[in-house]
Amino acid sequence: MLELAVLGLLKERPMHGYELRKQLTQRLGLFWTVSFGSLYPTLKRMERRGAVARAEVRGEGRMRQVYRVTPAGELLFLDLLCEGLDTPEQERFPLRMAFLGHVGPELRIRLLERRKRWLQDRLEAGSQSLRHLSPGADAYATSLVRHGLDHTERDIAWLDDLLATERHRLDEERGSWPCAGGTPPEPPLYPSTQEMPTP
Amino acid sequence: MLELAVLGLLKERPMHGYELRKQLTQRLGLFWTVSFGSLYPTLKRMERRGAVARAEVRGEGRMRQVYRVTPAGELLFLDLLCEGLDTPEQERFPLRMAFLGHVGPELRIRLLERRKRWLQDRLEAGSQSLRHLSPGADAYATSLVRHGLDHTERDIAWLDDLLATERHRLDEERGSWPCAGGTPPEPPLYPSTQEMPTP
DNA sequence: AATTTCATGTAATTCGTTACATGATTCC
DNA sequence: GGAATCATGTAACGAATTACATGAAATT
Repeated sequence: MLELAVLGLLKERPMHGYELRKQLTQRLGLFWTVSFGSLYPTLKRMERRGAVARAEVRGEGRMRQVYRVTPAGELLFLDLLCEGLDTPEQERFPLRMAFLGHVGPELRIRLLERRKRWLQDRLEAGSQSLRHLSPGADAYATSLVRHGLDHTERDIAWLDDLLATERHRLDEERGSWPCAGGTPPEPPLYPSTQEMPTP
Repeated sequence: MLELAVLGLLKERPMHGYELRKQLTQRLGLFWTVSFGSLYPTLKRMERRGAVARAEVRGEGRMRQVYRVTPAGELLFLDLLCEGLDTPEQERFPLRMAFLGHVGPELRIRLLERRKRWLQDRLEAGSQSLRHLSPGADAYATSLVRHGLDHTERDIAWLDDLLATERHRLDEERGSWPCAGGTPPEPPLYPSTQEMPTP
């Protein structure tokens, strides 16, 4: 979880712990916030493992420990991004999504499709339990499940949008680059298909 | 978390561990599932603490450990339900919601309002980071945040619905019963205001 | 001068998971 | 007779949190 986030951010540019957290909050604050108590130990651990490299840098103010991704870290990033796809944990998806720009269109599509399938299963299971639950009984529990299903449907619709755009782009440019290997040939802009309701 | 769930379910009727999990999955499966590896130890711990009482019962098939809530457990339930309201953790709310029928209208309203305020803050923070993020950069991250905000807005609308109904009912019946003490005078049915999209 | 923000870290604890182990009962 | 489900548990581990501790630099 945290490791994936760290690698994803550091891939964009080297950063120190404190900034890392700020960036993370910016992108994933709605879904997740890290505490320093887990961030700093994680950075050290990853340095020991050789996934990131540290450099002591004198910034504007005081000393900072600036980290960057190593080649081994690049591989780890892909591993973590693809890991647990068969049991795609709910909370982990936003993380994958936030760094989807770091991989090629084919992998992106695979990841999005997996997620969609998982949501559909969820929808099925939810409807099931709703039928079993509905007989009069618990109005709050029922409302909760209904609301959850509503969200799930929206998630699926959102993914469909993303997938459509993705596939459309895949047809145009034929510079495919698979799961492993070098850096992306400038990850192209993603035209946001989501409307902003009331800004 | 788990303790609240266990107490909430056992308040309705005594159950054994296995059934407890089934019920839990039914109501909260969309948001959370427990493993036996945590459920059984939790039951034992709660028994030691006196929050639940165990009885060995010969069911249809084999022997079962059937648990029920003690008076101390009733108090604990309320504590846990109200706990951490000032830092209302995202994942915990569905749990509160699922057992909202076990408390009186006043407390219900307070819980729902807290949640709403939290979501509004979240909305604010999200819009903020969206503004800061939007300049061209990361299309996936941006789309993710937008989508998250969309969900948050729906959550708020849902809560408004619930609150409206709740307040309306509070006006009619004046048999109020506060946070502590006895059992509710038959928790009244909640008219589900949520439309079922495609059943 | 005081407060806030920046910046880094450690230790104890919480809360859960996975994997393992066992065995009865029911269904086919 | 074999598989699936029911039913209960333990042990090892994981991933994060909270609380604690420190101190420099910027802001007011």
